[in-house]
Amino acid sequence: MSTSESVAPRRSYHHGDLRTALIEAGLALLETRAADDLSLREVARAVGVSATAIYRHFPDKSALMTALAGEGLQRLAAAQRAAQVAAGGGLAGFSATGAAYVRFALANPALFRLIFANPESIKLAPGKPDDDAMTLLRANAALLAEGGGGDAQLIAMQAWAIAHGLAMLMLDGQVPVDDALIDRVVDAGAIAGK
Amino acid sequence: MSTSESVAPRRSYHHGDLRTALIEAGLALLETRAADDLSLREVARAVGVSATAIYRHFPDKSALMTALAGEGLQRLAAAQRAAQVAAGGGLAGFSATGAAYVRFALANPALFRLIFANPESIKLAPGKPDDDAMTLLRANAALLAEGGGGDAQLIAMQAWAIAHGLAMLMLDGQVPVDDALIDRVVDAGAIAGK
DNA sequence: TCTAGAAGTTTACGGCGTTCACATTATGAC
DNA sequence: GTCATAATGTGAACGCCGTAAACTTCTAGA
Repeated sequence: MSTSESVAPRRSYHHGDLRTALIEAGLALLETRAADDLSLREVARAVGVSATAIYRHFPDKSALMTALAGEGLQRLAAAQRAAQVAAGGGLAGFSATGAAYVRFALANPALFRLIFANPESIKLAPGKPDDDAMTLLRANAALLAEGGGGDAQLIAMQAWAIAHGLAMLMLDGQVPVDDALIDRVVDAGAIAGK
Repeated sequence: MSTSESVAPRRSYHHGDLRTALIEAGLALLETRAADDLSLREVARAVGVSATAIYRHFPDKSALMTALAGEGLQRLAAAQRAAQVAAGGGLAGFSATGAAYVRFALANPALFRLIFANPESIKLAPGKPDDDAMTLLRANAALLAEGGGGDAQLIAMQAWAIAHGLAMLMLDGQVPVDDALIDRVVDAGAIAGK
C-alpha cells in the first residue's frame, strides 16, 4: 500500500542520484510524520540504502533537514507567486499571497513547520530562494503604502506576521481551520486600514 | 558554576514532591537548550533521580513536555496581564498585551516554542489557563471594534496572529529583534485601521 | 589498463525513551 | 503500635537513534 516504505532494490552498487532521492524520500515522509519523528535511518530505508550512505551527501542529519526545509521554502514561494498571478496582481494579488501562505501551511504542516523551526533554512537555502518571496512582499507593501501614506516596510512586516501567525495558530488548533476565514483575516485592505 | 546540573543528593529514598521538581528542572533546562534537545534522562539527572522515576508522575516524555508547556502558558498569560495593567488598560493596554506576548517569546524562546509546538498544551493545561488570555483578547477586541464598527472576533484573530507571527519571525531570525519595532508592528490602532 | 577517489557497506558505540522486576517508604485499618 | 498495601523509588535490559571507522565496490581519467 505504502509507496514510501517498500523500494525496488537497486541493481547497481551505486545509486546514481542519492542526494536527490534522499530529499524526495524525506519530503514524502514529511507528509506522514512530523519533522521530529523523521529519522535518518528511516529515510535511508525508504531509499533502500544503508543509513551511513547519507553521510556521503550530508555532513549530518541537520544538513539533510535544512535541505528539506530549503526545498519546502521554494515550494512555498512558488505557491505564493502562482496565487498572486491567479488573482491578477495588485491589491487582490497581495492578499492572495498571504492566503496562499496560510493554505500552504495547512496543506504541508510538517514541511511548513520545518522551514521555520530551522533558523538556518533560509540563510543556507541554495540561491536564497526566499528572495523571490521577499521581493514580492516588499513590492506589494510599497504599493499598499503609497496610497495610504504608511510605512512600506512596517506594512510588509505586519502582513507577513499576520499570515505567519494565522498559519501557525491554525496548525496548532488555536484557531479553527476555515477556508473563508483565511481570506478575511489576511485581507490586505484591513491591514493597511482602508 | 551551573546550578542545574549538580544537585544535593536526597537523604531520603522518596523525594517529596518530584513532580514539581521535575517541572522546575525542565523549565530551567529550557533556558539553556531547545525543547528537542531536552532529554528525559537529563531532567532526571538534574533532579538527582533515576530516569525511570519520572514514569511515576508522567506516563511518557510528551506528558512532561505538555506539563512544561502548560506552565509556560500560564507565565505568558501572567506577563500579558501585567503589561495590560501597567499600560493602564484601554487601547494602550491592548497593544501592551501584544508587545508583552512578543517580548515573552524573545525572553523564553525554547519555552515559547514548546507551548505552540505541542498542539495539546492548551487543551490539556490544568484549568485551561489560557482562558484568561483569551478573555482578555476578546474583551480588548470588542473594545476596539465598537468604535470602528469592525468584527470583534476578526480583530481579535488579527491581533493574535500579528503578535504570534512577529514573535515567531523574530525568533527565527527572519525579522530583526528590535524592541521599538515590536510596539510599532503590534500597534492596535494600525490593526483596526484607525 | 590501471589506479585514485567517489560512493556505497558493515560493525560498533554511547545516548535515548521505555519496560520490567525489584527495593524502599508512607499510610491507614486494626 | 503493627503491619499489609499502595505509592514511589532503583537498576538492568531492549530496541532505535545519530554518528564514526574501517572496509568494499564501482567509476573515471591518465
